[in-house]
Amino acid sequence: MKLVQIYQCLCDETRLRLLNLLLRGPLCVCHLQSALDEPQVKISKHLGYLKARGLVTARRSGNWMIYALPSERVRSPELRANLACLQDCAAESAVFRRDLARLDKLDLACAPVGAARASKGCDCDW
Amino acid sequence: MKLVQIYQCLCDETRLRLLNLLLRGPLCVCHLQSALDEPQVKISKHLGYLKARGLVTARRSGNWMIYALPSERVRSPELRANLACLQDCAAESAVFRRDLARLDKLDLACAPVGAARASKGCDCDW
DNA sequence: GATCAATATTCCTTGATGGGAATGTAGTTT
DNA sequence: AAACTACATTCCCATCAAGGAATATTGATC
Repeated sequence: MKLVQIYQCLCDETRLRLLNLLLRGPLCVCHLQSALDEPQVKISKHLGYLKARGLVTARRSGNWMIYALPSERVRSPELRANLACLQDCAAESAVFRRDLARLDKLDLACAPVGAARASKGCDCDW
Repeated sequence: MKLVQIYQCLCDETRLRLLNLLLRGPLCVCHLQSALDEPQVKISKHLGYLKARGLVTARRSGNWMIYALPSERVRSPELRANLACLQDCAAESAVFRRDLARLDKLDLACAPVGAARASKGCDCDW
């Protein structure tokens, strides 16, 4: 993956926010959607954009799609460097911190039947 | 300057190549143009884009315009981090290394009367 | 002041991108 | 199998960005 393509993935705020959350670990769409508080179409399209360019991977888990950054061994040096850079920068900006805070509060809220997460919820690992 | 705006500046290959050269120090347009081997209008427009967003500064020196990165003390942490990251990444890519090589070979070629650089040439500091 | 060199700007066309409304799809539950 | 949930895709629109040809601007030189 060329360096420009990495930057093209990073040049939209919604995508930055998504990646910032995914730096914590794999997440399903509904969690991303809740944490960002943005319409479903918007989230889904940007995830599609990132996936098409190899910046995220996706796997299905029941009704849920779990998105994740490519595993560390697979990341190119450029991607590795830029993700680290993003993580540092995002840590100092209110928007990104707020997203993380909202993600932390989500907890069971997104699981289908609430308390059922452990048994039937998606297995993203926040 | 917001993080996204930095990435928006970095998401075009021509701009990446320009910034890669400017990481060496201030340069006039004709040197950038020769090193990149791209049409004048293309170089000028991208420099304008970067300047409008504060990623480069410009000053006139006779007929020449000298472009430079903002001085180090002025750079935000985000910009600092991303420029460092860019420099690292660019060092490993053929295109960027080739640009630097061409820049090194330029020498006096771009000065108006050739050998006149010291007296009447522009004062960019390659 | 006419000319020239270096650079910027305008005008135009083309393609990519972002956003939303509506609809489609796949897996799950009952 | 019908209904529901989570998510993706299509269609449409508006905006923006990139590239080039031509032209304008600014400062230097003659």
